[in-house]
Amino acid sequence: MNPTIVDVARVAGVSTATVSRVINGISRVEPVTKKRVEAAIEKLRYRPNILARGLMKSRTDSVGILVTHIVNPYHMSIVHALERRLAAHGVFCYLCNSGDDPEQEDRYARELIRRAVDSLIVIEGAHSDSPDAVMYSTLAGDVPLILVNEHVALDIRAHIVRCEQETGIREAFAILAASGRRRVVLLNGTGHYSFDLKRRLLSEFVESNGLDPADNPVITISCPNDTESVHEAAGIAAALVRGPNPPDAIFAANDMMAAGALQGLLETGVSVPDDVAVVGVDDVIIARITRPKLSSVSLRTEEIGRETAETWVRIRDGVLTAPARVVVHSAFIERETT
Amino acid sequence: MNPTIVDVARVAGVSTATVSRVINGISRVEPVTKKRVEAAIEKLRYRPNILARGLMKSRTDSVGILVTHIVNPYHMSIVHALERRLAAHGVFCYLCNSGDDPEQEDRYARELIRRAVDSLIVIEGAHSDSPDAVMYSTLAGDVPLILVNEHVALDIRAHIVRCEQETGIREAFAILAASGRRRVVLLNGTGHYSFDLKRRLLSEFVESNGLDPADNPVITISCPNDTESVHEAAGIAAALVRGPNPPDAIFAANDMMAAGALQGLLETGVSVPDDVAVVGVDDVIIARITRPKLSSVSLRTEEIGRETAETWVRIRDGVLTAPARVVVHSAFIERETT
DNA sequence: TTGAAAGCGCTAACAT
DNA sequence: ATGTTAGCGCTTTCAA
Repeated sequence: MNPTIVDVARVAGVSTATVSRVINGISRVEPVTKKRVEAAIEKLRYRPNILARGLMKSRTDSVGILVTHIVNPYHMSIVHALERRLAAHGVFCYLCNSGDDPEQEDRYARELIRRAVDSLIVIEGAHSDSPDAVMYSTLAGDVPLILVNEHVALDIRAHIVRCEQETGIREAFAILAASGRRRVVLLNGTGHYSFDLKRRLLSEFVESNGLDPADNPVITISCPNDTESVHEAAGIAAALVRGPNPPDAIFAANDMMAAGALQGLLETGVSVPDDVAVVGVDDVIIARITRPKLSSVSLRTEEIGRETAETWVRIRDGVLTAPARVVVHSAFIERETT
Repeated sequence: MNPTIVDVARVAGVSTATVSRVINGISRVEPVTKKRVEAAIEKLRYRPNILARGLMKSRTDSVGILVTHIVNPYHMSIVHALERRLAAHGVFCYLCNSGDDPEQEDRYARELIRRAVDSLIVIEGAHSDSPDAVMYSTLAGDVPLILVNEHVALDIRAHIVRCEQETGIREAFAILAASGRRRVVLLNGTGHYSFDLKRRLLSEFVESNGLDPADNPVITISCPNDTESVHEAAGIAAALVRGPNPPDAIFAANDMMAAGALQGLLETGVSVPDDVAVVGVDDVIIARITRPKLSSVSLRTEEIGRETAETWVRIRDGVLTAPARVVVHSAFIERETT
């Protein structure tokens, strides 16, 4: 059995209250007794029981981070950047993976709160597209809640840190337009705000450049975040380029599909970017591993992580009068496929 | 304030003990009262306080998973496979990231234990190479400890699940030998067991094929797990192939370096695998994104995850009489670079 | 400055 | 079948 505060008190010849005071550095305690207590702690290798402490203080110096996809390099980059900073504040980070299942996310969120995390950070949650986001609303009632890269109604009580994608995507389209591309295929996913956005920005590109919508179709891939999408994108790209109306650019909604498309194109012998340009989104490590290297829209994981950590600090310090609304700007990173 | 068990008892007109019985499904309770209690729970939206419960039972139905590199796709694949299975058992998985810092790992491990995780799983921990692994020994005294992919002395009390790399690497070398490669450069890292192993197996390959050690050098890269290693490997590969004694194969200690080497080779115009073969280790998504696709040694994340989960079940069920020693076998996955 | 004692919310004997 | 009660290990008044 682990030693308890009672053991320490006995060994030090003081009361448990005094031991508690020493541990928490609260209120004065005679240097001599303090030494004795510290010696006893050392001797018994005593560690306070967090559960008991949490029960009393209902504070545990920990945050829960809820993520939808633990193998998604984009998400994990954000977590990485965030966690490093939080750890520097002595915070304990619990990471949980919902696997993009809203129900699981719900369960994990409540569970984390029940385990008395002091705040909850949700990264691109599975609920992010529900218009009312009622779940997040109720959550925000129980605990400070930071939503990262969500697109919920702004009247929600939660704090929001997000990277807008418009800027970077528009930059990408501008580059495509400047290099004379007039037949851009969008390899897209479905069911999330960001996919709708890409579709919209493609339309905008088509209209403002006076292009034919029929030359600029959207192709939807079933599981755009699965590794299988690499294959699927490759097949689609190859088919397109051999088809009757070959594109001169492929805009993929993420780097994985872009990498797949690139593979498919090169295998059919077309030249990238001379014949066909390729653009991805996310700017993860994948973009630097293909050949030629992928031009991609950076969604600024480092900044997102930093801003989220800073928001957490502001919440902790109580200097926030209203829910935070932080927006980080995306940017197009041009490499070798445009 | 959240409702407590007392509130529920009051509303249902029963004692707290009865409420507790209903919640835990332990011992009989009259269906009628049970209904009343459930109604009260529903009405108050009551959730038991995990801290208080954990304090009593010193069990929390949770496991801590400690990982060294949250952005490492290989590690995260293991976690993914593991967590899915654990979650199916109703276990709550806390994931923590040590960032490959032994001190941080130590702190996190103790912290998790103090938060009463029921068991601790360490994936390729930062202490994995210390010969005595004294930290793991003391940890194992406090909590069931499963070490994944560690290479510590086998008399330790912890349970061990690991993937041996010899099989797959030897297969890879055999393929290289069969295709007549006689000048293999090893792109290696340093400071971990697995790097030593690769060096040793290269020597074995050189000797058993009667090759010249000078033609089969080892080049050590400083941060083999960093994304920067892609660039570094590319530069080295390009330099090698332009040098006085160009290799006919590059064996990289992981896929990231292999991808980099591949880039470097192709940029200098050599043909892969005709002029130079490339082999990676880990078989992560990267291996399927390069062109040509990377031949790589699979370290069986799926099996590792499954075996680890099963070991956990055995520990929980108390059917383990001695520390578990599970070994999963690696395999060479031949793709297009050999 | 220190100690005694009352909880925090829950479970588990022990009674009834 | 249900209630009473004594803790789990800690913090925090309130006294001394």
